[in-house]
Amino acid sequence: MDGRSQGLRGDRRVTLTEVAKRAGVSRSTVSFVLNGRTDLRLSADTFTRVRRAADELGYSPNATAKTLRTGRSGTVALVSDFIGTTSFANAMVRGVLESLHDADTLLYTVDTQGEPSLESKLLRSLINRDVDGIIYGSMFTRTIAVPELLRNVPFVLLNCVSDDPDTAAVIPDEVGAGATAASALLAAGHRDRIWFVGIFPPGTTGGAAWHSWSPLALPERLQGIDGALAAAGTELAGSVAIADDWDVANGYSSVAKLVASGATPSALICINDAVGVGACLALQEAGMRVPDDVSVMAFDGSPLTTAVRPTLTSVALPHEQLGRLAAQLLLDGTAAPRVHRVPMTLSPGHSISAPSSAR
Amino acid sequence: MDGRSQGLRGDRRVTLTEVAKRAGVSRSTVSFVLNGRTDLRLSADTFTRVRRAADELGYSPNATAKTLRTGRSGTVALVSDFIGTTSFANAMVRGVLESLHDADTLLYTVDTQGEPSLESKLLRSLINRDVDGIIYGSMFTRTIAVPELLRNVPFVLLNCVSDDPDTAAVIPDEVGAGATAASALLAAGHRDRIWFVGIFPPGTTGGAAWHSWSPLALPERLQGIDGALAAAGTELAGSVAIADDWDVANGYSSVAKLVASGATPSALICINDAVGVGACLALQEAGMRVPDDVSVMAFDGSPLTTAVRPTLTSVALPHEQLGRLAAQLLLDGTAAPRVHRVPMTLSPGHSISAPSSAR
DNA sequence: CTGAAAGCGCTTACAG
DNA sequence: CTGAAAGCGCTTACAG
Repeated sequence: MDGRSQGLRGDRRVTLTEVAKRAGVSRSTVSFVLNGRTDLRLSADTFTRVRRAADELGYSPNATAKTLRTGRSGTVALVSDFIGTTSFANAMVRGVLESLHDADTLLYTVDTQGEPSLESKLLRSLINRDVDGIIYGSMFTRTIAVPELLRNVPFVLLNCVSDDPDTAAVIPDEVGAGATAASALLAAGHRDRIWFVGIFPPGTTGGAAWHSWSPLALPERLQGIDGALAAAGTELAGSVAIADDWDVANGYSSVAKLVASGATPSALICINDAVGVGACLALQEAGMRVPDDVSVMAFDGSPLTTAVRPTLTSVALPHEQLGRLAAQLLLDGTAAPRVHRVPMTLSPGHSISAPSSAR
Repeated sequence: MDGRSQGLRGDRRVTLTEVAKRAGVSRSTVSFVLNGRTDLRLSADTFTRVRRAADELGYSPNATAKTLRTGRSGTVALVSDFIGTTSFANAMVRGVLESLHDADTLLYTVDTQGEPSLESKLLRSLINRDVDGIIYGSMFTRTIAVPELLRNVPFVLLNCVSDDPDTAAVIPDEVGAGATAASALLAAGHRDRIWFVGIFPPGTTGGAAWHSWSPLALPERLQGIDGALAAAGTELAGSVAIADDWDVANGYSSVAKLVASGATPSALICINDAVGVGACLALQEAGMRVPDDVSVMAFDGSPLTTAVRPTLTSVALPHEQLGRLAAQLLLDGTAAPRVHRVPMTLSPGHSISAPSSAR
């Protein structure tokens, strides 16, 4: 007695041998027919006999045996720090699943919590299971070092890039997003009193644990903003630092402080939606109307944008497209080994209008 | 030439046969040593020789071959309509992963979009891959019919229940949640002007597509609320219907209408956080302060609770615990075939206080 | 046009 | 105390 029966329940599984027996042909023939190999010309009669037998028995080939034989498993894995388990970012999973669906491929979801030892163990486990490829991702857009084990298998980076130029990677066009945000404000008539909310406190990239990951969103969005403003012959009036975390509470307190200091911004560009929501709440509590007195622009396009009145205008992260493209590149196998940038588009809300001075 | 090399890259994978050769023993012996079978007494010398050979070669057993032989794959699947790809609810994935981590088990994530034909295809595909079990879940807490294919494999229901009493299922204690919400308001001194926001429009369980799924949250939370109020000798002053969807915009418009109608609630219990946020916005826009004039209580404990001032008090869905428990029950194999209810706990915010009349 | 045989990399009774 | 052999369920050259 070996444990084989444990995975099953009720009826024994139908095997290729049984189909062959029922159809009165060899196992080879059944395999050829069921895999649609037309290069071998089988008689039409044999063909239909085999198909019928398979149907009648409800035969479905065992994928484990197939994998052992062919080396291909029809599975890929999404390995990341937290993508699979985090709100909102996990829209990337949706995109991945969409692409895989058409390719009849199953997905392992693996979150490593950013722990290298756990990551190694899980990568090894996946490779031992003959995954056809791995999508290696990060919740924050950042630069990562490609784990050695990953090189045993085809892979694509998702929402992160590596130093190695010969690596396929898919990330949002954060620079373009910054330009989009600034351009929208310029188009509305803003120019001289545009502030940015969300730089790291002076002298630190540290502070909160995740700061040490150096999210690319901050420098690249700023770069895009600076570029667009410079092209219009202007620049940011100032920047507000946020310590700890880009959340509602910190957005609120930072902007409350800004307003209390006597600053009179015509528009705020906030590093993300949570900070943008906090900014709106602080402005409104200080008696300033959004957008009549101050316009507010944010990034991410998360559900938080609908949680304020007026709703928040935001440049949306293309999570789903990122996932979809990464999976496509992996499946194609012919992915250009370069960084693929996915555009971020404006998600319209009601927090932007002409500056009050222009009214 | 057969396709075997395709899944690999660079070095060929080390096999058990090579370890045996290097250690100068048979493959059986290597297998026994590496699987720590102490019932067979091997000489200490053999033992260390094998271990050393395996280490030196960096041997890691091929899981596919192991699965084919033993019938156990060390994998389970989370099959649901949308859990893997939806914000917030996907905290269930986190819980599942936590439990699996300790058991050295990998997770397939599969979303069926609620399409039965896709579901069948995917279930079959998983069973063909010899998954050790399936967690079958739903994004909304509801009653489902167990798919026939699921019965080929051990399974546990997650966030849903079936008619079949002999089924292990894990769902939130929604009735208790209703009681918790009502009790918190009673404790704060509310009694006669407590309203509920979020019933279906009269005469429908339809309307929005998802209404036809009959989420258990509504009737069970109401049951808990009614019970707690009745025990205190009172009852709801009224209920407000919400059509389409339980979102911010609908919460806002429904409560705006309620207030405009001249109703003077002392507290609102909202079916979820989004509706609760909309309620707060509508109250504040009508010049009523939260919680000084009206207390607001919600359900879910989502990130939206932090997006309003004051922050929202909510009875939180225990997504992570649900996932963790479901996976544990599946792994144990000895899961009691019954419905396991996980308590929902109060997630404190600042939207509750004593009623204005009591001040 | 079709079958017999080898082999993927393991585990596990069975012999000695 | 350890090895030789069978077998999990497939695919695929190789013969005929």
